[in-house]
Amino acid sequence: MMKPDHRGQPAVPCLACPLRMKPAFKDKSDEEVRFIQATKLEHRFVAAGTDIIHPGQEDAELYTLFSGWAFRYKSLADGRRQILNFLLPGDLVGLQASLLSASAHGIEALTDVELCTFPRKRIWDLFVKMPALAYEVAWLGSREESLIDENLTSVGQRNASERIAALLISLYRRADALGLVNDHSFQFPLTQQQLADALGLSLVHTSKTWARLRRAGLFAMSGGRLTLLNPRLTARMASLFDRELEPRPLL
Amino acid sequence: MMKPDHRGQPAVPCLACPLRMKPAFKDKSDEEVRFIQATKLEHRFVAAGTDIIHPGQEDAELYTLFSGWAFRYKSLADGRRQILNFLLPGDLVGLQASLLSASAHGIEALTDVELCTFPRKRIWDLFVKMPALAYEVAWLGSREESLIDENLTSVGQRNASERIAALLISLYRRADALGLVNDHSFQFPLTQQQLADALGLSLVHTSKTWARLRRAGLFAMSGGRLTLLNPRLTARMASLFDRELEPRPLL
DNA sequence: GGGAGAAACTTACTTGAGTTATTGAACTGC
DNA sequence: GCAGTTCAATAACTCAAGTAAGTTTCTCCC
Repeated sequence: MMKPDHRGQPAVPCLACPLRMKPAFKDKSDEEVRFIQATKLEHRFVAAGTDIIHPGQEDAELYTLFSGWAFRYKSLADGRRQILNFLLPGDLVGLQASLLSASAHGIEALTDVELCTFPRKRIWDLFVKMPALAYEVAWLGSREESLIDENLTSVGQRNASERIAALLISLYRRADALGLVNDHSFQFPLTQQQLADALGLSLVHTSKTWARLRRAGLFAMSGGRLTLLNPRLTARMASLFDRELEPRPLL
Repeated sequence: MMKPDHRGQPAVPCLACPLRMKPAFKDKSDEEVRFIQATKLEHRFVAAGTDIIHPGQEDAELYTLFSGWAFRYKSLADGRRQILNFLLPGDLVGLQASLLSASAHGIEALTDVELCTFPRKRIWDLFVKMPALAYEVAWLGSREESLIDENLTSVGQRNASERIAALLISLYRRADALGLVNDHSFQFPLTQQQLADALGLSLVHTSKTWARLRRAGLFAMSGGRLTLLNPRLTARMASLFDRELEPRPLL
């Protein structure tokens, strides 16, 4: 099912990182970027559907997602699964897993994925030598927590339509900040089962509600791309206030 | 409605902090504790039912909860509210709020509460001068995220009884680690409305399910104390695996 | 000790969401 | 070119959870 397409390609030098140019990310001093570049290992490729970090794994590395999508998830003994949040390019992957002794969750590649590896052994080094970067790691951790807070609020308080609206607008905004949105449309690689697992709804109810909102003209899908036809309305449906996404650090 | 009972009392010196003795917390070098003590301001008292940090607040300080319980919450425009997690003594209060530019959530005192204040202006100082403490701040942030992951999994995947069981066992274990459990019983200050907001259920359904589990002998309440009559069974009901709580840093 | 408010608890009823099962379309591999 | 998968869509039925509208029980304050 999987074909990592550039396996073995040499790592992109961080100073010339195409992600870093995007407006989603804060500027960094050359010294900091050089430190990052010196610390990182070669890129790692993971095929769609494969775990990047296994539940319970004890030696998880810290990554930055270079390309593709991933998600963090937690499973119950009987197979029920909750998708906790989605990871897009530039997001840290495995911060919690690399700080705590064992990962309480799994992280799976949603699409084929390319990762920059920041070895967990050197995280401590970063705290000692580069306090500004360490601060940004903590900042990124807090930002991730705030995304999960929003998801928890969705699943706990919003009904099926509102949950879908909230998820769509949140992914739309994040993709937009990365320059992945063209004419209100962006690559949308989720299956309905993954949607259901993220929304805390059954597959059937997700499918029904999804189809209803699509027919109502909220969005359209074709060729794996989703077009949000009315972002303002979508945000209103989710009773989600516009908060501007401020630029974030890229490690 | 509220009477902060020791207002004005001089701060307990951190080196003699009664919390620090508990097995829940890791040992720290004297140097680190002295740094903490030098940085902290006097204690702040907040009465039950009052916000410690307001939603949207931009200058939130960082605290350690010295005594009492609190919770983080997020509200929707129409008044629906999700309680994100509960805070017990020794937990950091307001890490996310003090790192990000504005707090995306509120934090409310559940009981009368006493807080040690770590001024947000000096967080940066801590990253520069005390990398070990900075690392522990990041660690505590990840630990909080992992608690929220668990709550999100509960609300998204478990039914009403399982959610109550999961909440009970989690609070029970945390209280136990702090030495607050006596003979399977501990102070339990939540109203049913707060329970409902945390579980993502309606007040009525919470009340019905709560009463059913109580009648079934899972727990008993009297005088504001809750007795977990069968912790093992409770954990099994929630299909929650026993993970030992490892000692955590206290700041 | 009695009145006012909260909080806890019930009852009766409705509905949103879950379950089970079928079908069809799109893609895979042999 | 057919068999095997995976994913999306829909129908029929059940049930967990929500809503509305109480009553009871505390607590605390005058």
